[in-house]
Amino acid sequence: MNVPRRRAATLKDVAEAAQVSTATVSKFVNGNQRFTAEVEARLARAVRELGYSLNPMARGMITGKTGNVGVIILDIRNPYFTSLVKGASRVAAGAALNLIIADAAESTSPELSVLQSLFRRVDGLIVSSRLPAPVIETLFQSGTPVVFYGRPSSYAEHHSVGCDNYTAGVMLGRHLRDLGHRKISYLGFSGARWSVEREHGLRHAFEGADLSLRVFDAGAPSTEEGERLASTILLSQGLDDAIVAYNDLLAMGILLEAKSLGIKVPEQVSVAGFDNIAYGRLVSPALTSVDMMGEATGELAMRRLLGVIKGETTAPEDDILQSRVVARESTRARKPRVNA
Amino acid sequence: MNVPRRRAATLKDVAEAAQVSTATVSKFVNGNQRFTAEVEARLARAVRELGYSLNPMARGMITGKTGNVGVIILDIRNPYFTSLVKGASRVAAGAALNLIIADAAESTSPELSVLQSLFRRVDGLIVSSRLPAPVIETLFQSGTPVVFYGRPSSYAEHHSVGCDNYTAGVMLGRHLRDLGHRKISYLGFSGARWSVEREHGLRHAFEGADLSLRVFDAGAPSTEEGERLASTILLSQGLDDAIVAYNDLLAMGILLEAKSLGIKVPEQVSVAGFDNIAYGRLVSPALTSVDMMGEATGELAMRRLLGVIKGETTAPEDDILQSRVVARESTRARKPRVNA
DNA sequence: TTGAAAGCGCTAACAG
DNA sequence: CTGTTAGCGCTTTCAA
Repeated sequence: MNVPRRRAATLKDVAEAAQVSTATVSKFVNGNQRFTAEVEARLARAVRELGYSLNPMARGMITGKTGNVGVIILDIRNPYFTSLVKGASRVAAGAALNLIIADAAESTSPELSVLQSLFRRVDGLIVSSRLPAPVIETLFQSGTPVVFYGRPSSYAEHHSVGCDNYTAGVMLGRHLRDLGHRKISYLGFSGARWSVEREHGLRHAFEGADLSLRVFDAGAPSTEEGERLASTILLSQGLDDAIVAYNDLLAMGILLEAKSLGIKVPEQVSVAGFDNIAYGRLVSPALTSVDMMGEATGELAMRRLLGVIKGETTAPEDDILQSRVVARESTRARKPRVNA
Repeated sequence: MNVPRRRAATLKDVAEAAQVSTATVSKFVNGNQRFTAEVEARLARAVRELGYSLNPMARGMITGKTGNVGVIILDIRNPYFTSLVKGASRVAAGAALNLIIADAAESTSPELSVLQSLFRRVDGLIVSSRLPAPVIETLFQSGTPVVFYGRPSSYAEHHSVGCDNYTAGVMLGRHLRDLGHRKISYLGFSGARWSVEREHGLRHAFEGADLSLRVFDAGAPSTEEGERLASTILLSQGLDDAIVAYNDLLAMGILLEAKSLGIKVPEQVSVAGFDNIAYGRLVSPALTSVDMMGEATGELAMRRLLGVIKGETTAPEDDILQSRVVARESTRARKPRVNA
């Protein structure tokens, strides 16, 4: 069983062993000041022998800094979020800050103890604008610097970064309309505010055209759930021209189930999603998607956060990243239908 | 710009507002003791009005507990690790602990400041047995409870959980041998100790058969890198019977590049990987892989960690999870070659 | 039922 | 160069 849990050495232990004051040790281990060679030697030896390392909590209490920044994501298994983390991570590393991550697991429970876990253990936080309001309120109270990802955010006092979901919906809608699609199903995820925005955008793109839109709701934005619901969508009321899913994971589930049902994509029905996750390129047919710029979002959000932490007093930005349709094999023009 | 960074309310502020001592407030907010209705009302009011919340660092300094556990992963974009996190997360939640994650980004730099970020901010840590020795030594010094994932680990004093890489290699080797393959390339990743173990297992499975094995080394265990190296492997010295990659990400890169080169998998060459990530089922052809039980590993590792944290004094286990070959479309029997 | 006081391990003036 | 002295915000005996 783990080595006899001996109490870790403290500054005081080191001070005693090296026969100096704790202040001296503190300055030494932090590299804030040089001492006589003789003292430094004693210090170094004591530190080594005791296996001493600073207690960051005690340190943080005084300095008010932790050297960490945090990001709260909604599902670590969703490549959109992992890309976001990568982007944020790169920028944080550049500023010599460590990034720690907490996964809210798509839970929207108001307590959101996940916030608690990072709370005060980081110098700043990047969080989703999808987090429940009371949670965000708590966050504000604490005075922790915060930047939101995901547009739009309704917290005007703070930075937010992300693609506009409505616009993204419009873009994908146009793409499908141009392909001659009119009968469409949207597999949304009502657990995410973003979903309805994408849906509205989709609708908007078809104004003036005789769109027939059926809307379904997924219980989770995952491949498995897409697979589960696909048959309902595919087999009811005749085949759509296209099925749009709230995200690529759902869309890929649909692809999978279509295959097992013997329905050809894109020949019989087009399928598209949002996020443009890397795997979309690997599936077959390759998935058409709207790039929601996960990585760039993470990068910029972190850059903004660093600014806030440094106390820069620029006005809060509402950065809107440009999304774009990435057309691949899963969407194809419909032959005009023979009408009666 | 973020609300004028007002200093967050402290226990003392609440105590003054409610006209009680800090000790009383402490007991109240922790729910450790009841007070007269009148006092509780004042307390509740003060807390609400000041938007007070406990400072977990100050608290942790005294109690020595943080209510958090941590896991260090090597690449948040690799689904093997995210599955591991999911498993660990579920168990942690069951024990009312929050899980925080740090991504080492496949860096093996000895300083590994990522450890620093979680250090003392968690009650226990799940880390890869692939972490550099000096880093692990530091960890031990601190007395933090720790459990390793990934077999085999050479730290007998601590729990470890994972599939045996050598055995997994043997299993995949047997599968390929049974399919009549003899000429094989292994795309390894020398950055991971696990890679060479898998390779050895692979070799072992062909003992007695006239195996011809070429070994390549990837700079990173990613799809892009697999794609990059695929042409070298596919186009040199005639086609192999099979290409085995260190992990599924690399294997998927090979699949992609093979397609663009017009080489048919599995008709002309089989491709297989390790980890059995969920996306392997979605690509085309579906990828044959060895399931390395990421999620189960995370679950069990966390269960072990909770035991250590609770101070259970059972002997350290070296849990070996059973891996298994998941044969899909990307591997197929070779017609016996016409020999001269 | 409530409060006083002594720290947890560290840093930050300020002296010497 | 080195040490003294106050705390940071909280919990925890121990008294009252």
